[in-house]
Amino acid sequence: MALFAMVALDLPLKQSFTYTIEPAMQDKVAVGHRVVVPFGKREMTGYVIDLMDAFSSPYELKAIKRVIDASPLYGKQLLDLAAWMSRYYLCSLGEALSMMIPGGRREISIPALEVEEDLSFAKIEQLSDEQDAAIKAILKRDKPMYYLYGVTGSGKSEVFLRCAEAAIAEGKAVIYLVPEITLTHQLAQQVTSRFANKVAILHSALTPSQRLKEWKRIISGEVQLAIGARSAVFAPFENLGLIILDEEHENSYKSGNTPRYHARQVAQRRCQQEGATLVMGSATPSLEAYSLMQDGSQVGALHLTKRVAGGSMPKVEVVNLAFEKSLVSSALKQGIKETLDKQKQVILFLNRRGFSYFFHCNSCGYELHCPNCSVALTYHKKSEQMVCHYCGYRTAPMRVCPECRSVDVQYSGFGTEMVEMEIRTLFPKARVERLDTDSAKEKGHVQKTLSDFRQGSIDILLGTQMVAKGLNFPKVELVGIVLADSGMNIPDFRSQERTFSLLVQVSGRAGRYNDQGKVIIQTFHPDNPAIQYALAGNVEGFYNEELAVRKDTGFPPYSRLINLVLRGRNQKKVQEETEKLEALLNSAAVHAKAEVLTSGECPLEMIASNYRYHILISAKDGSSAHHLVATVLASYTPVSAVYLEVDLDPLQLL
DNA sequence: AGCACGCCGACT
DNA sequence: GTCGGCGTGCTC
Repeated sequence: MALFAMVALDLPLKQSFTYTIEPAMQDKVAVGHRVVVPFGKREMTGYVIDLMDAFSSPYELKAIKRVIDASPLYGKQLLDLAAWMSRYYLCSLGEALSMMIPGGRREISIPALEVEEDLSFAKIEQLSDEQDAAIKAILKRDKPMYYLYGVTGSGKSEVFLRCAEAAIAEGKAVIYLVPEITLTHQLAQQVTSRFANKVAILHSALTPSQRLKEWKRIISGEVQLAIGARSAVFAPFENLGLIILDEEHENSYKSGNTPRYHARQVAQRRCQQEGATLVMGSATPSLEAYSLMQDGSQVGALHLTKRVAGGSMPKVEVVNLAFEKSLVSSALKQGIKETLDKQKQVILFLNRRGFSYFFHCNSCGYELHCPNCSVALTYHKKSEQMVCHYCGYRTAPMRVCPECRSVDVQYSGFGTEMVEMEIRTLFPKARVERLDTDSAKEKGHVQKTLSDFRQGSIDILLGTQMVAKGLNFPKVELVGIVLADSGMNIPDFRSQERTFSLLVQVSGRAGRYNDQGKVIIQTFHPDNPAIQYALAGNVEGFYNEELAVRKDTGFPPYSRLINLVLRGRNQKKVQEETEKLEALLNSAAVHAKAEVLTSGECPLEMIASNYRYHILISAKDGSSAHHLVATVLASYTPVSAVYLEVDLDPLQLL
């Protein structure tokens, strides 16, 4: 029967607020409830984080208006987790709490692809030796984390599901995390059929109220397994035994808005806090995960090397575009023709348009890279300079290619529209359809295009990465990667890793149903390590080389980055505020092991008429970078109309 | 993040 | 003379 409640609000404020509880309400308010409170001139939803019998304040307290939930929405575990998130991601407690619950805040969810997969997911009676060994190792639980590291089709899902069954049999709960697009009907059905009605499916297509209903089913103990994308990591189980994180390398596990949490980090923390096991899996781990596996003290690496259902890997061919006149090389042209003649289908990947302001030579494919960071330089119109956004290196732009002396240079990526036109001209009789983020905005278009393609009324599908993930089309024999380099041009130290991952994932897809599968990779850089290692199928080789590069350039996993983004309508104010914050960081950094790498305009200097500046902080070890930023931000609030966003372990600096 | 209060420019 | 710009500060 407490008289006062401490309430956290979904605002970027460091404090929480205390309210009185009217006598009639006192038996209805508990920690973990949502409440409606008066706040200034408005009403807000708040989260009760503490109850007190006595509270003295210099001002008059207001009373809680009403209580939303009949029973607490947050248990002890989630409240602890939110407190950790607030400390770790440097956001307010209220922001962390509202991020956890479905519909707590508007989350921009991608319209779900409800594509039927042809994967015959029938329960496999006979496990391979590798699968068997992996399951045994995980169930032993002598490590806090395990990593199932194996090619597409090596039977990872079966291992995941068996471990889930084992955990549930012990009376523990399981969270199964998948990337946004992978949560297809098929996987949901598969899981449902296996675990009957013990499953909550947190599908992005659900409305907030439907999600909340599933959430409450979890709280009530009705279900033992929750499957869903990123935010399902907050599923409110109190007896968690296992978290599965499939396709660990996927960037969609990182939230795009404050708090910019990474589901892998949160899962790690939750497992540690609640004594649960974390099992991750991918054919192409993130470099962070790979280096943890090599270290071996935290993560048990479990290799799955063989394809369970057989099926050979496709033939991979690399075409050097430097010797070609068009973006559709003669090898690709020939390949498409042969495939169409056989009444089979073609997928062409037009890697996302990429970043628009990088230097590119159209003759030899030369690109300007930072000598310190080996990251692509970006062109800045205002200062007429090429800039590295990691270390601040600057150099003059050039009109002539330094490599081949050609004057055919430009400061933008290839027009992907060009490819579509050319394909239509070359194959006038083929039915060509394009699928990308632009066309996906029309409702139902994605689904219709994919089902048309599946039914065979489309011959050539042009698509971005959204087609690469999780989809299998039996009649596809040729997969063409039109320009493998376009991912490498992005001014980002992770671009090699992404390119490699895409190439391996795509190759894994192509040969799944027949032995005729073929992949054509077009590139200006046939010697590029990502391409060479992918071609050779040498995953370890790539990782070891890339790790050496990261060590050399001082990037993660050999350092920790924190990006502070300031934005606002008034450019002068944003700039001044950036300089002020940088000065604070620099003076605090004198005694710290962390440092400000660079500061200035963001690569994308304006979004939605907001000017954007950033400060990039780095340190060899994670805690000193975090400590520096946490210390400075504890006593710093930007002037109003300037907004600060903390991006811990940024995936890209745009 | 909102929302109000407050102090300087062009308008019925 | 007022209407309204956004700069500054507060919200239990």
